[in-house]
Amino acid sequence: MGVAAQQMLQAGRVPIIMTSTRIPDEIHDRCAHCIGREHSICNAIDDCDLAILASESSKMTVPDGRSFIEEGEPAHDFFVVTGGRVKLFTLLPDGRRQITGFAEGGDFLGLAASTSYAFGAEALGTAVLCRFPHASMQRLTSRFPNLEHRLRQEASRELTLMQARMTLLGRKTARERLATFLMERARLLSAPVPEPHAPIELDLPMPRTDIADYLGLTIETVSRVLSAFKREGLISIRGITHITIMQPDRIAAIAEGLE
Amino acid sequence: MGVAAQQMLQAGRVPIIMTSTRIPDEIHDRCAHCIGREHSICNAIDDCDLAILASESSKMTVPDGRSFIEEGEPAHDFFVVTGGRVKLFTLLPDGRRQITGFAEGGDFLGLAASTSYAFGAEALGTAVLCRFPHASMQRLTSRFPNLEHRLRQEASRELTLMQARMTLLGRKTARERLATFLMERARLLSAPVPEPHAPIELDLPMPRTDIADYLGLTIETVSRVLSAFKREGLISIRGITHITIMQPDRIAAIAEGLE
DNA sequence: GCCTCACCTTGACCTGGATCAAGTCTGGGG
DNA sequence: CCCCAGACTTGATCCAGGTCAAGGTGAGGC
Repeated sequence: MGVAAQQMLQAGRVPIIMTSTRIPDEIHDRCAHCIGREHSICNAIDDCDLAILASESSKMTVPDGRSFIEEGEPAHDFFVVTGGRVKLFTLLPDGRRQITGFAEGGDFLGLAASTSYAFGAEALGTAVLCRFPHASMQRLTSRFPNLEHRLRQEASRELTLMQARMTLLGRKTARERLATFLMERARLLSAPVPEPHAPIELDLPMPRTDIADYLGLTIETVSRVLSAFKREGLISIRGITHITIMQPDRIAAIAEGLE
Repeated sequence: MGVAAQQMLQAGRVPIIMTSTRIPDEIHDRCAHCIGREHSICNAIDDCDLAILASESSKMTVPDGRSFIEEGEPAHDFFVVTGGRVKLFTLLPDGRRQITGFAEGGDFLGLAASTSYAFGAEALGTAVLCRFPHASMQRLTSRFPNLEHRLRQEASRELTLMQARMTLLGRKTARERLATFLMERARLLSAPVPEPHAPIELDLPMPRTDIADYLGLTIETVSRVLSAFKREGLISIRGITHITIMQPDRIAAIAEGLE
């Protein structure tokens, strides 16, 4: 292990592995087979221009728990999550935390920033990111005007989600929050109506603390409400992360405050 | 009064006055002297092209309490608030309401929508709006590519604000919420540091109910906390709407959870 | 296999803010 | 000038969810 890496470990910091690809073919492939190509802003660019896209970006691997965006720091980069998961949050001076979102494969990060980031971000498990410096993004948008439109779309999508989350945080009960959370997770797996009443298997990759900070609750309340749902036969819990929604229609009703 | 207008009143609906300007000079003037020209997305367009901007938009006057965007309805228009004030909100089926923001002169509305609006909007006092149908906006952005960038900026600004609001709703106490709200209002009047300790006079144009629904509290709690602030000499209240922040530094500290 | 530590669950109790119920103030109309 | 309605304030009480304090559990290391 190199001296620099040792020093970082001693300082309690794990190094971020930065891969800089140089060979054009490899560059093209990196973007061609990336999940961002399917779902994220990268689909605003034609196949033939992928090399340009790749040359303006770099791949990063972030180890579990490592933070890679500090709230309030000058915002230099955008990111696309290409593997693993990430949590986004804001902090109050005394340490209270609000998780403002979880991001995974294909999600775009960095729009909520003017000159400095309005949020912090940290890997939830090992995460792989694609980084776009602001200057690169500017070159890309001026070359591919369509990309700017795509960025706006992404921002609109995010705004729509936040609108719903504000209602959750401001007006829903603990039961309603957990039910909403479970349905949100369920919607991530299967896009359209799967089967109206079929059980939905979920894997919650985040610890209870994170769920609590996401829903504006305490870890105890999250635990209690999940136990109550289980007792009522609405969900079943096997292992900490593995939850099955047994009665999706009823959970959905609770989420909307109808029960 | 015309028959149509009478029918609308009988149905409990007040007609929205729609002004369609036809004379080119007048059109140019409408945009040239508009507050949106200074602060909103309209400043992405050069003086010489203002007639185009005006021809793609129309002025609307909305009377107090009248709603002009229904949550969940198909999204056909963007709006710029050019006069008065507006409140944005989402509803739960049982009537619980979360006000997601107040908008005033220069603010842009409609980004939080994909095919349908993610929020409702209603005039707070008489409001004047400039309406841009989506098709018009599309023509404008393809003619003035800079405008698309401006829209993204606007979305980013909005996202940054929402980030802070989620922390407020998820993690702050009632005192902290009210203090944050007061500082937010103060920041609207004077951009930079006015005087560190000078009192700040505010005029709150919205009823307590709206403040409560904005902060995720009840009207009684809003009232009690404001009374407590007054008792502690942090603010003074004259009339319902007129509040003076006597100790801005302490209110600011409370807002951040430091007191 | 079993130890251990980190994470989760459960229980007992407390409290901030909601709810319920009177007052009180204000401004517009007669 | 007084009356009235709507909006705000204040007080009494309640309760959802927070806090504090033990237990349980299961995945990785020895």
